[in-house]
Amino acid sequence: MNRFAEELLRWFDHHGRKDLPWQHPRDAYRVWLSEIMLQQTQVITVIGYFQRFVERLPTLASLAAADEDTVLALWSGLGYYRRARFLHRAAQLCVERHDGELPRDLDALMALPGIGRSTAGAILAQAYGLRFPILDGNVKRVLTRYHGIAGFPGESAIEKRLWIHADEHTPAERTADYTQAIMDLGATVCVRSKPACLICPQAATCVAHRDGLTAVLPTAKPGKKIPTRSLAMLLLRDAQGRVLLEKRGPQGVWSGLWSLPEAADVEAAGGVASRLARVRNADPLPAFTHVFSHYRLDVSPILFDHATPLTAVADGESRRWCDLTQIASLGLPAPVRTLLDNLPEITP
DNA sequence: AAGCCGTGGTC
DNA sequence: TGACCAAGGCT
Repeated sequence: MNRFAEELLRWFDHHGRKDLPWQHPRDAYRVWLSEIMLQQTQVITVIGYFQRFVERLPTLASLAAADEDTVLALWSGLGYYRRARFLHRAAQLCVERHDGELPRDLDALMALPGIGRSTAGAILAQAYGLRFPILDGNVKRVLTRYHGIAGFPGESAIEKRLWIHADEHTPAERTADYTQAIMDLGATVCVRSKPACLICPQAATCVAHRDGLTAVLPTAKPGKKIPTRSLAMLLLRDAQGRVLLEKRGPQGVWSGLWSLPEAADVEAAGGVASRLARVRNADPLPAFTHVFSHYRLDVSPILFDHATPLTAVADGESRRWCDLTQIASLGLPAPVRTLLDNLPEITP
């Protein structure tokens, strides 16, 4: 076994994370689910979502049989909701094509929606013990430092070099432990700012440590400023306290989630509202800003209390009047859920 | 290649 | 407080 892997596994035996919920029990479905949830998301955030998800949908078969609203409700608040829709579709594809199991084959895994090369490698290594490398954010950080590789790791030429190193270091023995170990090293020792080189098992042979480059590697993503958009969110509430929700389409942000009707701005809100219900008064609620990865959204919520539902508007498919109990079982964007959780009482 | 796609924490 | 960041993949 290569020296890098040996040192890493020795360190892992004493300091690695061995009590993560997807490690006990460690089956392919749970490994897969955890890997999807962990894309661009930290362990501490994922744990609660993972536990609720597997309690409700403990097997691949149960996920495949679930309806989309159930899956999105379990994902609600985690973000990147396309992951959940891909996960759901992939489970159904496994039932159709692979006898209800995740395939043990790299190409077959990567053919499933939401599974790229790194996630496929993680599943093969962790669930099946096969020798496949991974290259996630942790591994990129560790390897750019260890080998002293400058340049943004998202750039294809850099990424290609990193894959070669990732493959070279991955041992044929204890591949599952090694895969967990290199992620643990990145997450707990070789962290972005102020890495703990003093306790790092690779410090003796790490180029960045030797040359004092840990502060500048990995090379930061070239910065871009993001645009700002704005809209009004309409809270139509009837006498029973039910709120009108709309299911968003399959494209764009918050795809497939239930959200509030929208208008381009506050001035246009009254006209939109009157087409959805009979409304009496419009009360502006405190505006807020929600920040996405690629734009900033200024939201002006407007409460239309004592709204009267119009027939033929709420069809149950894409528009529903929902009480608080129903809302809890649907997937909502985080800021919309917060808004609904903090609505003022109905005024008589 | 570069933009799209969430959210909460950190400094 | 705003910019940056954290177990990516798809188009």
